Amino acid sequence: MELPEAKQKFIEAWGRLGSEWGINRTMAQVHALLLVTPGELTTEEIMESLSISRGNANMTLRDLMSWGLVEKLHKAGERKEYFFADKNTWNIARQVAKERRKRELEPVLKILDELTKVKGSSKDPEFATFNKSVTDINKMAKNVDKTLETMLKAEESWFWGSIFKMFK
Amino acid sequence: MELPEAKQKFIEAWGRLGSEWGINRTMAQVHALLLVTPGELTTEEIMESLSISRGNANMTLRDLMSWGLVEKLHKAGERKEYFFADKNTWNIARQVAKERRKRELEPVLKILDELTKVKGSSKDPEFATFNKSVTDINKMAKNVDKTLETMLKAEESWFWGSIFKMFK
DNA sequence: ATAAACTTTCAATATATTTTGAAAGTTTAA
DNA sequence: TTAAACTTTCAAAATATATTGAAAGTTTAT
Repeated sequence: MELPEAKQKFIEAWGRLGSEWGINRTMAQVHALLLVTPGELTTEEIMESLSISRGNANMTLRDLMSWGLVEKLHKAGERKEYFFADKNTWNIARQVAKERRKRELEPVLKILDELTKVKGSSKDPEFATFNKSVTDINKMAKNVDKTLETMLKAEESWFWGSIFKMFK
Repeated sequence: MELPEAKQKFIEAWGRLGSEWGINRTMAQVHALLLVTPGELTTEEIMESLSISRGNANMTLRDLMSWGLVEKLHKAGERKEYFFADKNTWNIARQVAKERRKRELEPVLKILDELTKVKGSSKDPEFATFNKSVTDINKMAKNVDKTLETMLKAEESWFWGSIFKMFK
């Protein structure tokens, strides 16, 4: 397989994975494009390369920046903005984990905490079933949350090293 | 907060979380409803309870069964099918991990493996950047895959115990 | 065989999400 | 200032996804 075709496949694969994980396809594709590009790209070049409109490119780049996955750069004496992706895979994983935790896990934890406080008689099967499910899910969600928190602070080699030691 | 309102909130929260994680809202809501229901429910009762159509209820229940989250039951002398959810949270997490691994992670791993085989000169920055990103992501994806595999076989208390021991 | 009781299918419809592109806004150099 | 070079916005259009509901299919008891 030649490089241009391989890049194309990578962009497609990353786009598909993204859309299965709540990040939209274009956003994941722009990210993928920047990941396989040595230097920086302008909005114009991204539009061209992925055949997307100016508005779409602009919004997508802003989203990627708000996720902390892409940064922009001003070159002295130039007016254009140049975009590049952080290419450190561990940083990417941490950044995604951080954002999803904040945007998705935390609001649910807040609701679950409230719901575990609902009172009722343990004789009532309706209440007992509700309470058990909510309490159990809340515990698991808190475990996930703590694990993510640790991951966010961790160094990659230490993290995987510990995981694999643990799993022998 | 009273029980019916709490149930409603739980169904909404689970629905929202589901739709952020690639499971559609209705599917997550039917699952949530079954999680807080002591016994089993018929299609009719689910339609009624969530105000959804017969077709939607039927398809959603089939999906939930294909994910291994819901089972059906025939009562002797009755023609209706009764549905219930496995209420063991650890089983739910494992089942979801198993399905997503199969449906999403594995196809991507297959492509990444191919892409790491693409040859080129390390003098060429285009190739070098492509190769590094693909290789790094492939390694991380494989680490995630191995971790999931271990999780699938593990007992809950052992799993979290080990995780928290590891994180001191 | 028949029909009642149920489940499944799927084309049409509704809803939600993404994308476009032209106009408005901003910045910079002269 | 002005105007060129760029970025941002957002209503309208396109696309993708989910839902409906009626018709077709299936199963079971008689």
